[in-house]
Amino acid sequence: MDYTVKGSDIILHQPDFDLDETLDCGQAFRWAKTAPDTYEGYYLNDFLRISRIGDETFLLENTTEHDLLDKWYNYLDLSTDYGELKRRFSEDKTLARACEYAGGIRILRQDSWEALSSFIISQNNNIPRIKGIIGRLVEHYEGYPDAERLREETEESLAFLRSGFRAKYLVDAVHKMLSGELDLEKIKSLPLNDAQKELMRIKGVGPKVAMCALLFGMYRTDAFPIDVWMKRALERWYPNGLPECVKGYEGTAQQYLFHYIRNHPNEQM
DNA sequence: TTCCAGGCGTATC
DNA sequence: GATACGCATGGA
Repeated sequence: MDYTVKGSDIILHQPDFDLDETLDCGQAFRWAKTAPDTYEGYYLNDFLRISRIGDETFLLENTTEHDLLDKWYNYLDLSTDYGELKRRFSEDKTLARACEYAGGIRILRQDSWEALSSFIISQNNNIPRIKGIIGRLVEHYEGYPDAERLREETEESLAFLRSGFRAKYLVDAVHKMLSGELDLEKIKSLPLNDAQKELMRIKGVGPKVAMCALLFGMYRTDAFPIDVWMKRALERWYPNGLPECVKGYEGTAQQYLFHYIRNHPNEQM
């Protein structure tokens, strides 16, 4: 990692990193673009303002070296060589185009409970409204609430979220977390299909939400969420399955494909 | 007004 | 196991 400390800020040099493509691509819902090339958001309840200030150069304001090494290095997945991953993926013609189109995508290492609960809220919903619901959630609890803080909530008491039928799913997830029926730390290291099956014990968690929780909240890069967009991508480009070159990183490849097809809804091949 | 959104539970075959 | 339908809400 290439960085310098400058007063109370950090200057980070980082290739293969685009703020829009990473922070505003539907994998995390608590980042806001507050100025051109500037985002503000949170990992759990730790705030960060990050700006692109030059070619592959970023400013992390009010950030200590300790914050960087202890939190943001991990959250922004700075230990992964995305250049190398993109070279591997580019053996496949479609993925080559997708990586070319949005080469600055990274998979964030989000908190597992936040990712799980966020993607419960995401089902049959659109990204602006997901952000709205999660915005009301963090405002109400003055930060992202863990399961313990949601212990007493019911479908009715969560009406202020205006999350519709998803409120009861959230309540069920909280109960299964608190009772110990679900242990995200254990699930993290299970074989993919077993991990998915465990998460699907929660009402409202199906195959897709479970995969999103695994990919975005537990850094399981082998998890491959299939939503309406990926269904189209698979039918169009991979009717016989994914190429060998994505093995172990199906989820990372998925993120490039997701971004690409959403912005090229009519392109064939 | 109708359609749709990073799906899933339920009923039915 | 596959398929059809309803579901809360709000933006286009």
